[in-house]
Amino acid sequence: MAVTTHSRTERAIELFHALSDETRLETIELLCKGERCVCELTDTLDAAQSRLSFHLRVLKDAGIVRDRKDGRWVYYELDPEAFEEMEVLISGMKPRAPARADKCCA
Amino acid sequence: MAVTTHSRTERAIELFHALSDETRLETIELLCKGERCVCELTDTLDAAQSRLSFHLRVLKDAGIVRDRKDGRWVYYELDPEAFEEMEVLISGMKPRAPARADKCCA
DNA sequence: TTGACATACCAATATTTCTTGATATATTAA
DNA sequence: TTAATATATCAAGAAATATTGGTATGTCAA
Repeated sequence: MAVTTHSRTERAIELFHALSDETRLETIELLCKGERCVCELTDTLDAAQSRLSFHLRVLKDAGIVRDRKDGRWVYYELDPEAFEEMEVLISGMKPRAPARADKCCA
Repeated sequence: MAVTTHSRTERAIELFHALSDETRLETIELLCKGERCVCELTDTLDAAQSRLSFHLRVLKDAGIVRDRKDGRWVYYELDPEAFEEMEVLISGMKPRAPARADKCCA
C-alpha cells in the first residue's frame, strides 16, 4: 500500500480524472450493483482484458474500488468512502453567497 | 449556444474531465467567492493568458462557468446548476445495498 | 504434472490534452 | 485616429493517457 501524500487539489484531480473515462464510468455502473469479478466485467463491457485491467488499476489507485482475490478470480467492488470524499469536494466548490457580487477590475 | 446531445455518460465525462486539472480547480476555487474577470484570474493564478483562456473554455464548454462581457473585460462566474448535476451524478454512482452481496463467477 | 484459465503488467504505438508563442479582434483612452 | 489593453484563438510541439499485443504468474481441474 503506497502511502502518497496528496494536497486536497491533487486528490481531487486523481478522483475526478478517474471518473472522466467511459470504460471506468461503465465499470462503476456495473459495480454499483455489487461486487463483480474481472471476467464478468470484461464480458459485459466487451473490453480487452489488458485494457480493463489498466482501467481497474486507475480506479483502484484512486481508491474508488478495492479488490479481493478468491482462487483464480479477483473481485472488485466500489469503496463508498471515495464517493463521500467526492461529495465533500463538490460541496466545497459550489458558489457561495450571491453570484455576481464582489466584482473585480471595476 | 451549441446544443450537443449527450448521453448521461458523455455528460459525466465532460464534467469530471473539466474538474481533473489543477489550473481549472484553482480557477473554480477563486470563482467560489464570486465573479472575476480574466485579468484577475491570470494574475492570481500566475498563468499565461492563452493558457488560462484555454482552461476557461473547457470549464465553459462543460457548463461549469458562464461569462459576461463588460467593456473590455470578460467576467466569469460559477454556474451552480453544474454542481447540482455533479451531485446527482455522484449519488447515482454510489454503491447501493450490501457490498459483497450478489457474487458472480461463483 | 500438465494444460487451461484469470489476471496483472510491460513495451510500443496511438490518441488526447496541455502549453507556448503568435496573431486577430474589440474596446477604450489619449 | 493611434496606441494600449483585454481576451480569444490557432498552430506546433510537449506531455500525459489509452490501447494493443505479448508475456509472466498463480490457481485449478484433469
